[in-house]
Amino acid sequence: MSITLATWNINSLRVRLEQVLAWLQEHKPDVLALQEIKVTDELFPVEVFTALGYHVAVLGQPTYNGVAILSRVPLKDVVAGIPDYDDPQKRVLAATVGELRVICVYVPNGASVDSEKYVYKLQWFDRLLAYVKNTLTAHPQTIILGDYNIAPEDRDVHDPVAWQGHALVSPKERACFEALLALGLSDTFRVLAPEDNSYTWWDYRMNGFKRNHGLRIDHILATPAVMARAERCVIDKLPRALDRPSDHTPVILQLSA
DNA sequence: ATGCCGCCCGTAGGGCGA
Repeated sequence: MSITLATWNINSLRVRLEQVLAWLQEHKPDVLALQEIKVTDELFPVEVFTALGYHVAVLGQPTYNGVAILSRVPLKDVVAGIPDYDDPQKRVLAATVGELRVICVYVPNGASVDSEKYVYKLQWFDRLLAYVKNTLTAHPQTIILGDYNIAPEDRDVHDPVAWQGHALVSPKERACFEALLALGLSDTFRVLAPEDNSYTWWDYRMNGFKRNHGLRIDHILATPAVMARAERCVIDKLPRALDRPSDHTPVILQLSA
């Protein structure tokens, strides 16, 4: 018996609903964290997930952002957003699943390094860091999964030279990611599947997927207590090859029970 | 590269993503 958790930026739940349902039925994860659902709480189709045996926590928003957590067991102590941070952008959702504290994150994109959005990204990440630090003191078994919009190293980038100077790979963003790891978290893919040039996102434009022009920006981070149970972390590239795909593809972590 | 593609809202085309 094992526990499987996954993360997937689906870039619109309404457009990708059938793909998500099919993926759930095939992989039967215990937990699926979704980002960029781009739907309000009211329009989130809770019932179709309930019918598949999933409990749902949603933090929705019209048009942009929005996150959700699906779980086979009831979600407890749900916390929407980062406490004491009045951010109109809905990017963080936490819940307890069995013994695991799960935080679903959709880190801001950052646009370009000279933009206001980049400033927001760095400030936002400081808030996330403080929140995670607090969470870890109370929950030794914590998993933080989602779209971090940061490629941690050059080996996570198809063309590091072309990306130099852009958001998602800048030294300041990479320092943010390192600061998370410095809290004691592990990048589960790097530890369990350390092959280079493995990506979770490919640009829609210029045949990015066919040419494997990708970035590894979706991550599952885990505390030492979780790592002791971690058996496997894989990127499932298949959904990216479907018709009308998300530009991201799922990352899956398997734990021993 | 002010480009490419796709989604949202809303019904044209700009905002946004990465």
